[in-house]
Amino acid sequence: MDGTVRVRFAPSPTGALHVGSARTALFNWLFARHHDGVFVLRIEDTDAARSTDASTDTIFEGLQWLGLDWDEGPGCSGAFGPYFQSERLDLYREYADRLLEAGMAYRCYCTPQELAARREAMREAGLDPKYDRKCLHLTDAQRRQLESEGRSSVLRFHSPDDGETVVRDLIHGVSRFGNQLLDDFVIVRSDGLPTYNFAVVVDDHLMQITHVIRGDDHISNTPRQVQVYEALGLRVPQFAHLPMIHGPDRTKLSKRHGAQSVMEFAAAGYLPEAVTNYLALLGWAYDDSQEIFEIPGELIQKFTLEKIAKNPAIFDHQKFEWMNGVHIRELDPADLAARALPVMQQAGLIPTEVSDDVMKRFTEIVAAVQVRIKTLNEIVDATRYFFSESVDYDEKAVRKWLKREYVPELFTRLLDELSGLDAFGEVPIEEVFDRVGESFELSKGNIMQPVRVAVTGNTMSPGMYETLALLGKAKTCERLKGALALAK
RNA sequence: GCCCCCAUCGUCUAGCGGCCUAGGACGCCGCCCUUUCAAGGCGGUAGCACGGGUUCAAAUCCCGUUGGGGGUACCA
Repeated sequence: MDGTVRVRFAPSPTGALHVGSARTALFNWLFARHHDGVFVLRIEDTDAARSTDASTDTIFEGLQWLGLDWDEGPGCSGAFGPYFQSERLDLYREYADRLLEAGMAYRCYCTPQELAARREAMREAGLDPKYDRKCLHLTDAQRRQLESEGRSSVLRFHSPDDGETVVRDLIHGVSRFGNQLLDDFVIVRSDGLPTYNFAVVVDDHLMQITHVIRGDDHISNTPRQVQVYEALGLRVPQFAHLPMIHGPDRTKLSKRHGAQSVMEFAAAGYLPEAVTNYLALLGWAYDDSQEIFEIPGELIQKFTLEKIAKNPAIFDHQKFEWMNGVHIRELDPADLAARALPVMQQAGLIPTEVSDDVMKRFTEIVAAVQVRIKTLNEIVDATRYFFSESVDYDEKAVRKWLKREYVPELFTRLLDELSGLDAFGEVPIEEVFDRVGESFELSKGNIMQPVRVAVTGNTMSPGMYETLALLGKAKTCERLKGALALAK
């Protein structure tokens, strides 16, 4: 690679950062970091009607949450700003004028309604519904006439009549597009704002972007952009079009496929490293065995464009959830506890003000359930009984395990032994259970399960001794007593 | 309609002419471990869309068919 790699992520702020765009951002970021290049963030807000500040903010938030930091863009200095297209209008005007003067662009006075009607007529006549160049050869007098009628105009690119436009893509190879198929597209709207296909060329050139990495839904836009580069005499960057991410119905992933925005994943208890790891694997693979990557270092080191697939991928929630579980298990318990704390506080199980002691105890509890949760949010139900005053008894569990004739006697005996313990640790507790088990001639399961239901309300929990030790003597005895009543 | 892209288990993928009796992962199903639930271990299930070529040899190369997707805007 000669020179510094410069890539950009250029979202339009018309909604939250969804997984498709997040994946595009991730691949650009990985490519930049892998090559010690520059990752630029540019906001493509030329569609004034659909762009919102709120969207811009959630895009920033999403990128930050994922850890995709940008070297140039909003909020940080850069030599090629501004990084909002809406603030670069003079630049587009300048390049548009160049094209106009060179005769490679022309004013068009057709109204959207007229265009739609003519397109429809062409379609009915079995023709390609492209612009008919009605305004291409207007004289100055005609233009003045049209303008005096109060007609506004757009600027159209005068695309080549014949020949072909060749697009070279790092992932797809060479594609050829017949020029007669491409029509004279609008580059500047009647309100003076540039359209995507024009602004993107001007900006990528001005920002010295070396590699354009984006979704392959942009593939058919690429020949138009290449034509603009050529008309302006600019160097064409390298293109790499990524395969789409599809929903289960195999169409482009969108809002109607459900909760897919990055921040929704955050709210659902997914880890940013799991999201990036999973997204990295959608359309990219390192080799046939490694799927879990240390984020971000290992991924940066191993990421290359050559390993990107051509075919679209369907987002598989089950695998994603599994992967989140893997990353949760790899976390240091203290780290996990810190990340899960807000969730617990929101559930009202841990107060807003937390002392070191509470945090220490929470960390111990988290360590006990870490291996059995797949999302941060599951910690709430998995640890609820440690924090709440009363136990939420599962009816089925009570019926199966507490309504046994030996239970009252068993609990009474256990209560007696456990309350006599000085140190309420796992080892002494186990000794108690061993002793009691022997004298009652019951299997471990037949002792443990009733106790488990008594103290947790359910049949699932970490190891019994560990659970009781964590719960403490007072609460254990209190709940055993309470369950005694239920056992009758 | 037209243009473009794509095509390996249900899903994500490895494979870039012989190493393929097609490998891994998720899911699913068994078994093991076990005080429950997980985690873990072991095993199983399931795939090269189809038809022609090229070649001594094709999942891999070429052509076609079919299927899917994307685009076809004064959206990006």
